[in-house]
Parts: sequence; C-alpha cells; structure tokens
Amino acid sequence: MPDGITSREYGLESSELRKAGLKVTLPRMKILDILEASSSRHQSAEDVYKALLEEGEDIGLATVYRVLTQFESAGIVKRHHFEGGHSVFELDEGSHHDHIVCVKCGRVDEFVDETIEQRQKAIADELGYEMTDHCLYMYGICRNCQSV
Amino acid sequence: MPDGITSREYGLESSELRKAGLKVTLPRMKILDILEASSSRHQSAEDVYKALLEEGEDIGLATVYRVLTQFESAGIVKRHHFEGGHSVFELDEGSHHDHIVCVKCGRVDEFVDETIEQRQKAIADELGYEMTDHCLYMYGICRNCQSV
DNA sequence: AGGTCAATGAAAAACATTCTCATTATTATT
DNA sequence: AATAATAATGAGAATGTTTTTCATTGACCT
Repeated sequence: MPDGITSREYGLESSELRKAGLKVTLPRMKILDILEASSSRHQSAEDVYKALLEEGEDIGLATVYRVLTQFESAGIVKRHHFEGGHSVFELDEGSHHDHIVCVKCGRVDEFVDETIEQRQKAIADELGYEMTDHCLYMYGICRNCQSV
Repeated sequence: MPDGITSREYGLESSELRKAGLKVTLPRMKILDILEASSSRHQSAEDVYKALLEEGEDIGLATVYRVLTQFESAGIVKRHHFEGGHSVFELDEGSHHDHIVCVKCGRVDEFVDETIEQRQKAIADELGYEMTDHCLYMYGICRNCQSV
C-alpha cells in the first residue's frame, strides 16, 4: 500500500488497478478517487489536476495526463473530444451512451437511443466499415440557460 | 479586385465573400480555391497552408487559421474535431451530413440518415435543449484496410 | 486618386499535451 | 523486514496546434 492513503481508501480501487495490470500507486488511487467523487462526470485533465491541488496532493500535471491515458487504455475511463479543443474524461461504467452539451454553461446530459445505435451499425455495414468506435455529440442551450 | 488573381478566378467566389460581409482579398480567394479544388474534402489548416506554399503563395499560417475561422462564422465551411487532436475543415454546401473515418488510412465517408436526424431532434426536445449543432462520428476500418 | 479602417505577415504567445531523465516508490523475492 | 529489479513519478523542457500582437499593407467607398 503506498504511503499517503488510508486503508479506508484502499479497497475496490486497488483491485481495479491490479486487474488492469497497473501498479497501485498514490497518484493513480487519488485520480480514481477524484473521478469517482466529483459532481461532474466529465472532467478535463486540468480539472483533475486542480482537484488534486485542492486536496493538497503534490501530483504533477504530466502524471495526470499519463494516468488518464493509461486508464483509457485499460478501459477505466473514456475520453471525449467536445467542441472547444481539450479532452474530457469520464469513468467508463461499460455502458455506451451519447452526449448533449450546453454551449452556454457546459452542462452535459447523457442518453442512449437504440434506434440510433442500430442505424449506425447498419450504415457502417453498408459503407463497408468494421466499426471500432462511434460517438454522437449534440450541442444546444439547456433549459436553464434558455430562460436567462 | 486584389492583385495576383486573374479575372477568371474572380467570379462566384468574390460574391460568396461579399455575401458573407468579408472583404475580397487574395488570401481569402486563394483559400476558397483550395477548399474547392482539393481532392480531399476534409483538410486541416496545415494542409491548406501547404497547398498554398505549393502554389507559390506567400500567405502565413496565421492568416489561414484566421480566414478559416471567419469562413466558419460565415457558414462557408464547417469545422470538425476528428479523433487525434487537430481540426479539419470542409466546404459547407448547406446539407448536413455525418462522417465515418477510417482509423487506418484516414479515409472519410459521408452519410445522412433521416431516422437518426429525427431521433436526435426528439431527444434534444425531451432533454429540454434548444439544439444548435450536432455531429455523429463513427470510426472503423474501411474495406480496403480490412484486406491488408 | 485618397483616406479610412480592416486584413495581412511574421514572430511571439498561449494552450493542451507529450516527452526526457534523474529520482523515488512498488512489487516480487529473499 | 530488507533488497533488488523495474516501473512510476515530478519537474521542466519540448511539441504541435491555434491565437494574439503589432507594424505594415491593401481593399473599397466617395
């Protein structure tokens, strides 16, 4: 068990890391913590880094990027490229879903639509592609921001 | 008419620029040329810049970015964020369509599916969003690359 | 043609992300 | 518990893309 984490924290998370073939280190535990604890499911590397700073952790931004990329390869998180340049990460609970993002406040809602999923498969087939990934992003103004 | 373009070139394009409230300048005409002439409908700023260099034009990369962004605001081009970081631009002929990108060779195919379009509108509605934009990216391996 | 103001080029800056490398920590092994 | 082998980390440099700055040039209305 790395120094700096309590045994309370050292439970499911460590086995999740081991399962992924990653050593159990403080940065990886803390980053997993933050991804699980945060109110916003979608966080940029910078967001995670700031959250670490607020908790007084001395973890570098490079490590945050490294760890998030490893988590992506391990299937622990999913990376999304929303409009505006930088990537956001969310815990990958296994169930695919799409996103609608408010262009005013950044709010994100998730949804799944079986009709769309099926049409996508059919289209990839028609066009001769072996699909590896797909994502649907909608952008708009959420109810809150409409009334302002 | 700016110096450096022939009267042959000075036709539809200039009125397209004027309509958008943009002055008719040599960089804007040339960039429009390249977007129209290129074999690949989807080009990065860097691609456009290289094409300009090949034609012997002395137009800076900053101008390319500036002009493409203005074109986007004016509705002349659409910007896409494919996986992998940098943006690509394509002429906006008015008809919305989605994209499927080969992760091996970069080939891009376009498609429209009315069922998907309708479901998207319905979902945005249900979730209380006033939709401003939407894009669907599929990634896969195209027929050519499968046989390799 | 001339004046006004926007557009440009070049270089610097900003930004997100990745890499390098010396140091440190984890894990398997005593 | 101590150790050795090896992978992970932090700090900062480096990269790649995009934006900004500012002095200069150019388009366009009269």
